Amino acid sequence: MKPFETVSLLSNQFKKAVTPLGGVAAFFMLWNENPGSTYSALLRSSLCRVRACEPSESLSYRRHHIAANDMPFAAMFFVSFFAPYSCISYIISVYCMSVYPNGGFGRKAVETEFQIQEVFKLKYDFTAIEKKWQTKWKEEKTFACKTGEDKPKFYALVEFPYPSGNGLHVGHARPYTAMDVVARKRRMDGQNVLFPMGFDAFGLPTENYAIKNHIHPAKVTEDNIANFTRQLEMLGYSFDWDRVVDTTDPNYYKWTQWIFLQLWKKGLAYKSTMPVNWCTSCKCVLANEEVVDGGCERCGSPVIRKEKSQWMLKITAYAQRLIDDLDEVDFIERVKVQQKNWIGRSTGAEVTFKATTGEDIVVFTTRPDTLFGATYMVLSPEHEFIRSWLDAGKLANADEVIAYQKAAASKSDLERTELNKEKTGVKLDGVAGINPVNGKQIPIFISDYVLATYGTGAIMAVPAHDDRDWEFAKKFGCEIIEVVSGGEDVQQAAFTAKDETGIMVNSEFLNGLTVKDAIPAITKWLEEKGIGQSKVNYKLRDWVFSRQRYWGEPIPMIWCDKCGWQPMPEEQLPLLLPEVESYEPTDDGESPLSKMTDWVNTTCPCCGGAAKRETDTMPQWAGSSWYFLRYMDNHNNDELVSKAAENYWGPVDWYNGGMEHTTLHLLYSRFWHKFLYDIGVVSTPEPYAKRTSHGMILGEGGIKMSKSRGNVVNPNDVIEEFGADTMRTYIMFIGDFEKAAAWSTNAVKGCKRFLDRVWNLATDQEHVGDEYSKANESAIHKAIKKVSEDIEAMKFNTAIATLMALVNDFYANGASRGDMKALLLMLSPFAPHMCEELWEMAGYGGNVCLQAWPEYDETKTVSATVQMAVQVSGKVKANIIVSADSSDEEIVAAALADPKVAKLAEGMTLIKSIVVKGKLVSLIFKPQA
RNA sequence: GCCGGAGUGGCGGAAUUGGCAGACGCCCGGGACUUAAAAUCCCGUGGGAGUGAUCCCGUGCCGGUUCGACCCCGGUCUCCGGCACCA
Repeated sequence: MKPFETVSLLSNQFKKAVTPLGGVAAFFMLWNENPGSTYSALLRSSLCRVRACEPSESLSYRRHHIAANDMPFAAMFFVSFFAPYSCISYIISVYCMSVYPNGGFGRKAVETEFQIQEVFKLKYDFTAIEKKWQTKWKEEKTFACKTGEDKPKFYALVEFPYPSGNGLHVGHARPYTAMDVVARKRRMDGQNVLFPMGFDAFGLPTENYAIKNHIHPAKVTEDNIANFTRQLEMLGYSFDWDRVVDTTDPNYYKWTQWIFLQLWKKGLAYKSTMPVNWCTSCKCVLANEEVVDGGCERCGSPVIRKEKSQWMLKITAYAQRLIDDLDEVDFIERVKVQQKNWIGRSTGAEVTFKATTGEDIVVFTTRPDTLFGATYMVLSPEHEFIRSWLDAGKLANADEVIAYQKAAASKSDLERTELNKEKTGVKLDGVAGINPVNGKQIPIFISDYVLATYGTGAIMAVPAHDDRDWEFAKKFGCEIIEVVSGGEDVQQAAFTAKDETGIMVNSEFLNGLTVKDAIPAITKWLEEKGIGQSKVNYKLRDWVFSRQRYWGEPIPMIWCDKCGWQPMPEEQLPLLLPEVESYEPTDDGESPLSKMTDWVNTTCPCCGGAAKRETDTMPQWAGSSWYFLRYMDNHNNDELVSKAAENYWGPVDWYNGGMEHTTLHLLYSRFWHKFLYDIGVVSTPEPYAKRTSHGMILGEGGIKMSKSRGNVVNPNDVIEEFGADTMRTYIMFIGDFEKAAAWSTNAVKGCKRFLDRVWNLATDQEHVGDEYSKANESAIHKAIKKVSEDIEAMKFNTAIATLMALVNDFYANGASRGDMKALLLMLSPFAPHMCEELWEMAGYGGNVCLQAWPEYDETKTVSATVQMAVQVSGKVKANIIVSADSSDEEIVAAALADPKVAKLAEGMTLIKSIVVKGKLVSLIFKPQA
């Protein structure tokens, strides 16, 4: 067989041969490099390497050349097979060069050498590169930070995930990547950055999964955390992994329980029997914040009201401070607004109406000015006086009243909201109210449009000036008296304007005043007469803190028949969750813990007698209300956080998280923090100096991602196909960070293409000169300015666009070593693995993530010459190029000299010219007389 | 109903003390290289008219201010998010 035939044969077999042979070769190479690796990891990596070497990947335009010269390559793989422990590429090149000094079959040696280099050239093998750097960062603890270092501190925080069995979602990747970019940039700015991660692991899904599969929730949690950790590591986040917290760790929840005991000691935790939100499916109490559209936030099942004895936290005591201190922090406006609306402060007055049976009925109103127009009263069906009137037999229509009460109680919140179009109610026969301003007797109704839980549970009704009262009055035939003039006929619609347009009428001493003036006047009058005073009310309710579930922090309280509720002694904390046989919630609404008689029965810490433990557990929001403090000092066994660590790191400088937590976690944690501030545990009144929020990631085409639609994007899949750097770059480039964005696989490919172009630019071309090249200098300075500002402003999409444009410039102009250095520094927060690899290959020294962030020179961001638009009568007609420091006169002269402008100026007189430096010049002509 | 946000090419989106609308990317079309495909590279790409230089139209809609408006003002429509009988 002639040599050429051999080659042909090999050529035909090339494609089939390359994979197994290459696989074997790569396997041994990797084995040699990583002696400790497992067999499967090596196998996997070698396949990736083969894929990266596969000629069709990006070198196909030379493939026929390769095919004609594939003898060296066949040889390469054979050699690698027989010489697995040596440096393969070295042997191959020496072997090929010596056997085929002229490049095989008549080709020039130089061409062959080039081809060999092409094939051997380091491909952008993201799988290997990412693994390499992740391992390195981990082993070298590159991102571990020290408390107290003499650098400006920067505490960047993202919301720790609930480690569900579904694993990490692209919805996590967006905020995490964003803050990772910021954290990496700030590190390069020379700051001491704390960027931690942890797990909010108590919660219902884990418990439900445990029930279904008969696995202990702790085991489920452990597995899920391991999975989440692996997934997070794959994304290359610069977390300080030594500071991980897990809310289900007894060393952690010991302090959650400790905080509860402090709240109890200060009277901010109390047990109360009250109607609570009860999820019919979870068989569990919900906080108001957890009820969405009358259903359970988690499962969507209907929520009904149920009387239960619950632990409550007095968040209402902090309502005013939670509003006021929003002025002290840098939260995005919509977060502030939503919190304020949720707390719902309203000012008005409490007024006492006498009942004909002698009781004082106190009502709350924001419109005391309309008191003369109050023609009836409404009590909520749950109002305490109704019970006493019924008991005393004061009500002639008792049956009707009782029936109404029952109907109201059995309605779910959903039904109550649905029915809000049509007002219902019952007039109380036998009792009336007396309007304190004029002594008039007015009827009293009960109606469920008055809520038991807001204000005093009773209102005075002014149908002429309130839409709801008007609607009710029309239906029940109550009198409508106008007391504020200026609107339309109040018999046709209520006039509710509260501004200067209304003048008081039919109101004796208030007549003639504006509403604005009447409010203080009547309030003063009420106070003098002792029948009312000004009053502030909040929509915010106290926080229902008990859950009848297993997988939560046990509430460390003990009930003694003799001594009442007693706190568990602090030195006995943590109160561990006991092992139980069944985690199933019970139908009677008691916690699964209540079945654990060994655990429940204890002794009273006060009198030593027999006592029982509280069997409810805390809600999921407990552990997350203070976790950011624990990161500062997570191994401390004696304190929640040491004074030194808290003083150094607190408060969190920048906290990014979802809008869905605005009235839940964010509000709760502000409340707890303020409490901890009051008792001297922390040194700042607010936990977070800055709060930003990201938009949701939607599925392809802008529809919501969901398992049922099958359009959920798994970050792992994206990483396997395109690499973590592409994933990171894409999720930052996807659109405006604050807005929702739809996933697009094509756009992911675009980002991969961008990174490929950077890689090829760095590895294909020769870069000479450590300075910025003349051609790119101004673009680089501009880019540094833009990228620096954009990262701080969370405009990641335009930061990446700037870098893409810079790479385009580098391709067009060529790039010096200095140019490339700047590019890698700026790109490194987004694509850290690739940048580390290229940084190392170029021999710049050290880790790119530990370099100083590049600086820009403002004067160099402007080019020497600028193009300016010339407008004639407001329309762009021409473009001129002038030097950047030209005077206005020179610019106008240059504009007039432009042939197109000159033509338009013929027979005209210039009457005005406006020069905007560096942008445009506007000329206004008028025809010559 | 109340509060907040947004309306810009085929798509995601750029551009603001009022200064060349559509950066950057995707899609699409054409070309180079391939037996071919993929990949890569180059060119084009808001709409319309014209062989062409060029001209006209264009930032939800109507009007105003201005040399000049996506941007400011008045009015109006639509969409998204949150809250919702809170007295």
